[in-house]
Amino acid sequence: MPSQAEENYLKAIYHLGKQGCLSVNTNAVAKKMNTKASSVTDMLKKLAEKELVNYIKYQGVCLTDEGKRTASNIIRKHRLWESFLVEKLNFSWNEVHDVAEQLEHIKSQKLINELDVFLNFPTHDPHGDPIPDKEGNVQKSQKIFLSQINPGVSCSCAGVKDSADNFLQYLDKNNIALGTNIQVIVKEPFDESLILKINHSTLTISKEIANNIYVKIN
Amino acid sequence: MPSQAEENYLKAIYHLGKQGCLSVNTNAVAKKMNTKASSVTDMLKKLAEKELVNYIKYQGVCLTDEGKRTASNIIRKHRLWESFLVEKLNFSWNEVHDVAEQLEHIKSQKLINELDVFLNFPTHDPHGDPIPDKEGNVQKSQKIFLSQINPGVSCSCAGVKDSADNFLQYLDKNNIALGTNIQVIVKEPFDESLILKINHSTLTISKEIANNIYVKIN
DNA sequence: GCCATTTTTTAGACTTGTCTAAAATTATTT
DNA sequence: AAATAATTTTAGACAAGTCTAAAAAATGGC
Ligand SMILES: [Mn+2]
Ligand SMILES: [Mn+2]
Ligand SMILES: [Mn+2]
Ligand SMILES: [Mn+2]
Repeated sequence: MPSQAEENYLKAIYHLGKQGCLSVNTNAVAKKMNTKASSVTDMLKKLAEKELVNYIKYQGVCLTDEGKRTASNIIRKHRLWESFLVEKLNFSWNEVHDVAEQLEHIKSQKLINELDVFLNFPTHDPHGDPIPDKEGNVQKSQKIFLSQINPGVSCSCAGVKDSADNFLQYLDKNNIALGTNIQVIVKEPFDESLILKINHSTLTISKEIANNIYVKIN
Repeated sequence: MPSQAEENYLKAIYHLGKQGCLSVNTNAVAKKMNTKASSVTDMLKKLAEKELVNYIKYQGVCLTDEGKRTASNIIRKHRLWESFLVEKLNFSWNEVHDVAEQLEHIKSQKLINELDVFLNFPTHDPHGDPIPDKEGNVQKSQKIFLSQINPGVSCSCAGVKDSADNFLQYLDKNNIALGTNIQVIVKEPFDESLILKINHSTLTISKEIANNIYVKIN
């Protein structure tokens, strides 16, 4: 059974390696994990030993099927716990990450199955990210950014790209939550800033903000 | 902030040291923690360094006020999580301990406060043990064993002394749960075994069993 | 009060996960 | 195609938590 540290590394490699095999490099993992490259190398050797990753010296690393299964199971737990915190314990979406980061490592199959039942089989976490199923399958949704929406079109918030605390707080402050209806009124050609209509009030946002919000066209 | 290992030691010392100060000896801790005495000595030195215990070489150990606060907070978390698992996630009382043993170490004040609210401020866990309040105060209940009840008297199950898995399963099998009504019909003088009436059916139990069940006289 | 037994501590070793500094390898310039 | 720069790995160290084996202290019997 993988240790907490191993699980965190697997998750980091999973998130970094959306492309193909042998694509994730040591420095990228070190940056994501807030450790040094030398620590990453040590861990990669251990994970390779356990056949959770394919690792070739100097070439990069990727998850094996077993590693992928393990990683997506941790992500499943992380997102189910985030959902629990928001749905049942009055957490807001910018408060859940650190706690879920701990809860995802609790070892109990029954616990996570029953949590899933208790939450009525949610498909997405509070940030709009899909919750992998028991087999590790993740629902692939083609994500559109708010920045890609043309003036006059109405859409609703389907998630965020970067769920950094201060970004989520910005959204809260401006009454944008998961599912909130957004209409693009004007797209300024000069800086690509947008004027939106949200709940009968208008809001101007920068290109950077619009590039961090996923939407679904109504 | 104490590590997971430190928290487990503090809890063990707390449970062993119901008497007075300097009463808990190294071997007792080692036995409870399933470690060797030498490991305990090492840890006691570290905990003493952090002023969580008073420790005198060869004399024994006890918790400081700060240590007591920390320990009872972990026990509070343990018992709240056990309650959650039984109340909300369909765990039975013999399945909760190992999971709560992990969950008790999650660091988040908001989490435990909200869990308390969500469960509607429970006072006892699924085994009948009192849940310490935020300040660490534990409701002291004078515990009576079923073995102390005289024939003809009616009482209800208020908890168990040893919540070992196979003991709890024995109780489940015989339809004894927290709150179950129990009437003592006969107390056999020879071996102190009891004949009970539970839900209109009779059950004979040994002295050992009766010594593990706490009851409240109706 | 002394000897034997038990309890407790020390000494030294090991694993996991981390670090710094130096060496090796790969990538990029010119 | 070298030389330089960047990335990655190795070497050696450290803290936490554990162990075994040996030494030290306390306890109990007589
Ligand atoms: Mn984590
Ligand atoms: Mn999330
Ligand atoms: Mn524990
Ligand atoms: Mn309990």
